[in-house]
Order: sequence, then C-alpha cells, then structure tokens
Amino acid sequence: MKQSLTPLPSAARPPVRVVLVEDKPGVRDSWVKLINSLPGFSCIQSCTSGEDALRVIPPLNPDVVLMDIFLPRMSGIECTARLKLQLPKIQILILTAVEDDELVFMALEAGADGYLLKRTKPEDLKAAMLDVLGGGAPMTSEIARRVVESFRRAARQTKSTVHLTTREEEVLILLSKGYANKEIADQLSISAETVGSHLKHIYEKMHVRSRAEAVARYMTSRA
Amino acid sequence: MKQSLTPLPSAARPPVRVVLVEDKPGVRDSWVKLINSLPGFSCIQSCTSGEDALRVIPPLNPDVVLMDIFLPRMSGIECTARLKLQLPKIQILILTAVEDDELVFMALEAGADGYLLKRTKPEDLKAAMLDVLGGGAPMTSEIARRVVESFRRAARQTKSTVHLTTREEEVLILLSKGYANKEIADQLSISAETVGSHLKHIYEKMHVRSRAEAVARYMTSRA
DNA sequence: GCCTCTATCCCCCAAACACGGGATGCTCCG
DNA sequence: CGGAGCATCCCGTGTTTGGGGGATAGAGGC
Repeated sequence: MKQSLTPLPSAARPPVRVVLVEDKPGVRDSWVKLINSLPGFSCIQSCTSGEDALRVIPPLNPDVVLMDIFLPRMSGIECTARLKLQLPKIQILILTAVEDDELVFMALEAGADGYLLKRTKPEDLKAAMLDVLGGGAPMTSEIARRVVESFRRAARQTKSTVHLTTREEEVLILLSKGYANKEIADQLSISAETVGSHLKHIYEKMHVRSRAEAVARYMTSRA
Repeated sequence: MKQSLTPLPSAARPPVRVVLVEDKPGVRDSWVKLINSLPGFSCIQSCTSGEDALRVIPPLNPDVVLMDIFLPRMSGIECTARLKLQLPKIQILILTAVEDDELVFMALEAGADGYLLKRTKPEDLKAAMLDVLGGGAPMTSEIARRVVESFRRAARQTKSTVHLTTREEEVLILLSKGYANKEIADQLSISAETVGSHLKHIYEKMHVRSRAEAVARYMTSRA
C-alpha cells in the first residue's frame, strides 16, 4: 500500500497522540516503547482491555488507536465498532499477529481504518500511522489483495446467473416480489400449473429447493 | 500502430516485461521512456487501443500491463476484463489521471490488480509494479480507503428498517437461505411451532404475506 | 407489584406448495 | 425430416405454509 503526502513530523508541531490497546503486559510495554521511540509520536495511554479502552479513549480523543484483536471478554473488533460509534473520526489501526481473512474483514466492517501485522517493521508502523492520518487505509500487500479480491467476488456474484428462459425469468421476478403461484399465473395469463412447472425448472437450474431460496439467490445474484 | 523497443541490457535476472496501453502518442512515449528508465524494467511493447492490446498482449504474455482507462471504442476496463479472461495470471495496473470511485470499482471488478494515478512518482510506479508482482494490490492511499469503505458499506447494513428482535432476525436470516421451518427450528434448537410463531410476527412487522416476500424485502433492505 | 416485551410452545385447518409423473404444440436448426 | 428446446397444460400425493386461536415464563421498566 502506497502512501502519498505525509507532513513531516517536526519538533515544531505537537506529536501524534497514540493510544495502545493490548492486554498482554510484555507486548504492551514493548509497543509503548516502540511508539515513543518514533519521532513525532507519543503513546499517551495504554489500555489492557476493551472496556478500559471504551472508558479512557473518548475523553482523551487521541489521533490514532492501535488495537489488538484478541482481548479478553470484548474483542478488539467489538471495541473498534463501539469506539467508532462514539468517535467516528478516530483512526483505528488493527495490529495483530494473526492474518485471518475473516478477522480482517470483520475488523474493516467494524470500522477499522487499517490492518497491520505485528511483525511490521517500526518504520512501516510509523508510515502506516501517518498514512491513516492522511486518509489512507494502510494494510499489507497481501491483505490489500484479499480485500480487493473479496470486493471483486462480491461484485462478480452479481453477474453469475444460470441461463433461464425468458418465461422462467419472468416467473422468478414475480416470485421475488412475493407473489403466489396463482397470482403469478394471473399476471402472466397462464395457468397456475404452468407456473408450477416453470418453478420446477427454475429450481432445477438454480439448485434450490424452495421459492424462498430461489428468491434469495436471485436477489444476491443481481444486487 | 505499435512500436517495439529493445529490452534493456539486464544484469543477472531478466527485466520485468511491461506492456503499456495508452492511446495518446505523447503520453505513451513519455511513459515508455519512463518505464525503460527504471532499472530492471523493460517496456517491450506499447498498444494504442484496446483491440490492439487484445491482439498483441496474449502472445507476448508480459509480466505487467499498464492500462489507461480512457481508450477509444473499447475502454481500458473492458480491455482489462477480456485480457484477464485469456490470461488470468497477468498483472494489470490501471494508470489514469482520473480518480473516480465508479471507475476504480469497475476496474477492480473487471480484474485490475492495482489502480495508480498518472501523477505517481517514478519510484512509486516501480514500487507498485514490484508490489503487484509480489501479490499486492497497489493503489494510492485515498483509493485504498475508498475501496475499504465501499467494502464496508456493502458488508454492513444488516440493519433493517423495521425493528425485529434478535430471534426474529435470526429466523429471517435462515429463511433467506431457503431453509424450511423445521430446518430453521433444528438450527436454532427450538420447535418448528416457535419458528412459525416468529414468522407470524415477522410477517406482521414487515407487512408481508409469504416467506418469499419477506426474503425479497430483507434482501433489498440491505442491498 | 403490574405491565410490556420477548421467547417459547401448542392446536387446528384450509390453502399453497414441491415434485413425481406425463402430454401437446410450436419454432428453430442442421 | 427429426430432434432439441421452450411454453403450455394436467394429475396426484404428501408436505409445508399461513393465519387464527391461545398459554407460560423470564427480564426489565415504572
């Protein structure tokens, strides 16, 4: 992920105020040290739990929150979602050792602004924090690729359609409006049995067993 | 019309073979020069149109394609989609002056692997090409952010307009997967009658008369 | 304590549906 | 011409559903 403009943190301007959320004491301490060692950055607080974070972060209103995912009781994802509710403009970077697609997506959905791996090098962490402050969405190349692919998948299923005849498609459209067979029959001026027949074929082609499933499929495959 | 360029005399490993697709001669020439000036990269061909690209790129099978979006007749997006059909593994970077959300998304859906702005600095272009070859999805910070936001928008919005209880929503979700009452009952470990009961309430709240209609409503209300 | 909301379970019955068989035309294509 | 594909109709059987009518029990607000 590239970053563009990045105002150099000079001694003149106040440091970027960072809060860390991480439950393991050892890890927390070393991250605090690392952050404070970055010129222009100051770790003004560290939280040991999601509850703690929700309590102390809003009044502090820091520039960036570095959030671990695995926290006791409330996950970092949950915590992210809640923080974003209160402070929509706060920048939250997920910082975790685990690179799991589901977690990444859940975190992004929850409102995380970036997703970094803990093995990220100090200079990359710094770059990522500047990036996120500049409106970027920093993440590793692999994660970016997966997000894009997921994005693509979501968009593509949109088009994957089985070949239905025009009549079948008409029936399916009316089906998806919630009409009963008889109503569909009336609207198409055919008999209810014929509608049933078309339905049978539609079910076969779409590999579904009920009108509800057919509707669901039809709707997602063209959202 | 196209122009062939001699590959750079390389060091140990062969240079990255790049093909440029760009219709404007002036822009094209300067990009060719730029690419060839990057150590380890060679612009082995440049195409002036999508049709041209579809003809010459498959046999060449380059490492990276740099694609302009605005091409006469066939857009760079269309061209990207077709190239990806033939050469799924080819890496295509969209390189354009215009930073339009719709275009970005269309390009990514079409299979583009990255999206760069023309004002990208030479070293960033180089980094992006290496990134994409390494499995990344290079794009500018702002674009990454928008992709993530779009991703978020698409994924979120599980909330419906009507207030359903959590149980009701669970039932509705399973309903929209096409399950029968009994199956839903099994999955929720409740009785089929209870499912029917929830369904009745859902129908009342959503003002529908059938599961198909409920599913249709549910799906559209979160598109 | 009372009341509302929620979730759970139950009964009944007419109507709708799923799904297995067909059958008849009609058109298009090789 | 023969066949494939489509749309239309029919029948029969067993299952599912929608829409009535309740009842009970817990949680939470007032």
